[in-house]
Amino acid sequence: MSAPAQRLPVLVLTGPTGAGKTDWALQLAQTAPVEIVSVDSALVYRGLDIGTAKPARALRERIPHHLIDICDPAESYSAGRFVVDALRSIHEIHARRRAPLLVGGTMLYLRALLHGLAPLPQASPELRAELDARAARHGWGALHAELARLDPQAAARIAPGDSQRIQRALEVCYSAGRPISELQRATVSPLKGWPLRYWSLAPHQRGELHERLAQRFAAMMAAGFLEEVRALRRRTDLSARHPSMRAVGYRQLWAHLAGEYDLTEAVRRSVAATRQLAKRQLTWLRGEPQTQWLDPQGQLSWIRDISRELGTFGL
RNA sequence: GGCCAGGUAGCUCAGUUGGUAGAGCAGCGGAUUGAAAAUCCGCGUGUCGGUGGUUCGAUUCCGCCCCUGGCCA
Repeated sequence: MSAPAQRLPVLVLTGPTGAGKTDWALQLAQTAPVEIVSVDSALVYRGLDIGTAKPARALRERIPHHLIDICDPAESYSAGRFVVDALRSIHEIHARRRAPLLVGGTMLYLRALLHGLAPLPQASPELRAELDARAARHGWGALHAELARLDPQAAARIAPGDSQRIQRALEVCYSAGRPISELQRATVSPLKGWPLRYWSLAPHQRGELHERLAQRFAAMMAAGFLEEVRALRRRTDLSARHPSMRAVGYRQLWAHLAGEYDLTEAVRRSVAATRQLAKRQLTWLRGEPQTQWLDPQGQLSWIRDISRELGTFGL
């Protein structure tokens, strides 16, 4: 396979939930030769529409979107699948002589794509079930101690209470026969050498974002979010343990419908969970030296700059 | 108007037999390699309603006042 004469650019627009990424991306897509690639662990699920603020179907028919509605909520999507899917979308878009615009706030996915993912074994439902059973009997502390024997480096990095990472590290040890800390050293970026433009959009004041998040959740409720969750609960193959049903808002409304607390409480918890998500996204972004911060007022000049730059690539 | 119960962190509350106070939630900071909108780690942010008294010392005891809820008029 011969390398292309000129590598086409990859554009990234990220930021905390509710910052306005989708709106900016759509504005750009009206005028520039770009296609949107969603970087979002919840938008991948079919049937999760209102609570994920998923762009409307009619809009997606006008402006190409990728990696939305590609997974059934009873399945588990993953960072590994995302990297494969996103790379395929990027190549297809480049083949159409257009620029992929990666839009979304799932920072692990973005990092996996930009910095690479080690060649680790996939998740094994059987192993995880076995580890869950052992944790229920002996506690995660015992499994953390076992990890300390098999992979001292990983155990030193993982907190004894971090059940999810203890489980994953042990899973990798068992199925690869080698410690996860060793395998992770072989990480390479699949986009190494590609022209990349990486922007982050966030309001200057945290309070401003919090206000928008509360308003947005109220709008979701008015738009029938509870009905959407009620419909998902009717499915016998879905439970509160499915990753799709642990998404912000879905988890809390599910618990409310299961009788755990009243609707007012569910809304309060949902909005708080959204704020906490936004905070974690900002924490992640603060550690990204390559990203360029966007002023919430600067949409027009951003669009102008990108259009001009795409022109230099002949797009 | 009388009686009773309250007034302590942003919220819900605990507590101090008198030595200026601590939980949960919220919030803030951080970690993050196939569940990531997940999972985890760290941090208490306070005129203890006001005012006067007793006391070496009052958020705690006493008086008065204010506010909230309940009962009785």
